[in-house]
Amino acid sequence: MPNKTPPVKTDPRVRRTRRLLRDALVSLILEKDFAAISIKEITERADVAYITFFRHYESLDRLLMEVLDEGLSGLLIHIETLANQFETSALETEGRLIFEYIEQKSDLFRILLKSQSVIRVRKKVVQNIAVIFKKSCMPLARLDNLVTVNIASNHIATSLLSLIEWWLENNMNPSPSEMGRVYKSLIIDSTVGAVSSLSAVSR
Amino acid sequence: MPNKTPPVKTDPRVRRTRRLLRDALVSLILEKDFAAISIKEITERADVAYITFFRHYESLDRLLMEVLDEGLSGLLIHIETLANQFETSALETEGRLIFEYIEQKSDLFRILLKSQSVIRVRKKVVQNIAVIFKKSCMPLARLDNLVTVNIASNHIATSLLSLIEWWLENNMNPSPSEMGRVYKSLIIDSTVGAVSSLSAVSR
DNA sequence: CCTTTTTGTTATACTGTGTAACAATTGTTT
DNA sequence: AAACAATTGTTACACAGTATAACAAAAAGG
Repeated sequence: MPNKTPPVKTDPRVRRTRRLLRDALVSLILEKDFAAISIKEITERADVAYITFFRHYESLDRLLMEVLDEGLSGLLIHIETLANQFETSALETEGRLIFEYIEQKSDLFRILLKSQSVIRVRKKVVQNIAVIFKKSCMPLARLDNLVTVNIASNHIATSLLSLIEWWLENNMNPSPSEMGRVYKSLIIDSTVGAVSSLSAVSR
Repeated sequence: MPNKTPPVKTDPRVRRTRRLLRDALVSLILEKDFAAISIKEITERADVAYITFFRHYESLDRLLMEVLDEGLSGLLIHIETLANQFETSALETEGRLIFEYIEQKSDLFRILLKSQSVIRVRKKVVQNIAVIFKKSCMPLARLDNLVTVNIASNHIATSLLSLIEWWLENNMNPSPSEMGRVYKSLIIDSTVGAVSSLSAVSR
């Protein structure tokens, strides 16, 4: 049986080059608009030959994806444990943890915001989050309200992302614990209530 | 008193050229990805000299903005009348009207979706919608929950846009009247409930 | 009909993407 | 350590798209 991340060690030169390119992109995004960043600029900052970029990534988007995947995996773990909680108290705690996590890695999330010139990235993030919540919504689902579940999970995912964006744009101003409360009330409780009321009508 | 637009009649050639360019962009967006559209392509389809584009728009984004502003003004009117409703029955009717309006002009809204490679456009749309709702939320506002009002109006605006996007991606599948119900329950009622519960805590 | 404005034509500079050939360097194996 | 393999650097080039300039042609308005 072949392993998933197999015994084939990647060349240290390759790891080094890719890391240099990722770091260069990150530092550039923190300085200027993503749309204004060129491949040439990245390779120059990374101290790497121009052509080397194309030997590792087929486009600038791919590099951005790699950077974001790396950084978002931590957040998704938080969201996942949160989605599996049903106790009220635990929900508030987990909501707070999300915003504390973002606070710690705020640079990374500013990148996520800025790089959203590329909408595909946003859509991918939304889908990842929506899938997580859909799983934990499924128990409530009956045949006749599958659409409702789809709408609800999409609604939660997009709302959470929008709330995070709003928070970052407001310099992370209400504290994480307050944002945790807002999250629970405005997004989770609201959606759960709406879903049951919508189901009640179609019953 | 000088009027806003009227007495200075714009040259018919200018009106014609701008209309040709707008139409060309629309027809191209319906065919392919916005990011893959060049100015040269637009001018060729519009049967207009390449340089003429720059005599009217400083960038491709500006042209896109003009196209969307024109098309979205109708939707914003619907949303505005909706935001000023407080009767439950009227709210459902107005919610339905939104989605019926979108159904009628679905081509235009597919453009809005596709052209969101440019996130600035989306942000502008969100802000416009948020301002509308903020006005009608203000009566409920006290000093201590101004933040809550900001969050709430932003939440309503982004949620509505996300719901519209979801609906278009699902081929406008639940009927407009059902979407109107969903809108009322999932977005309006939920948010109102959440705001009052959040205010109650901080009281 | 004459003047003004807009548009078309042609040429040019510039930036960024993407590829190719070959040399130089670094990693791996025996 | 030597031989081999893989990666990276250098240089050159083709190509597409943006943006501007100068001048001729056409259309609008008094």
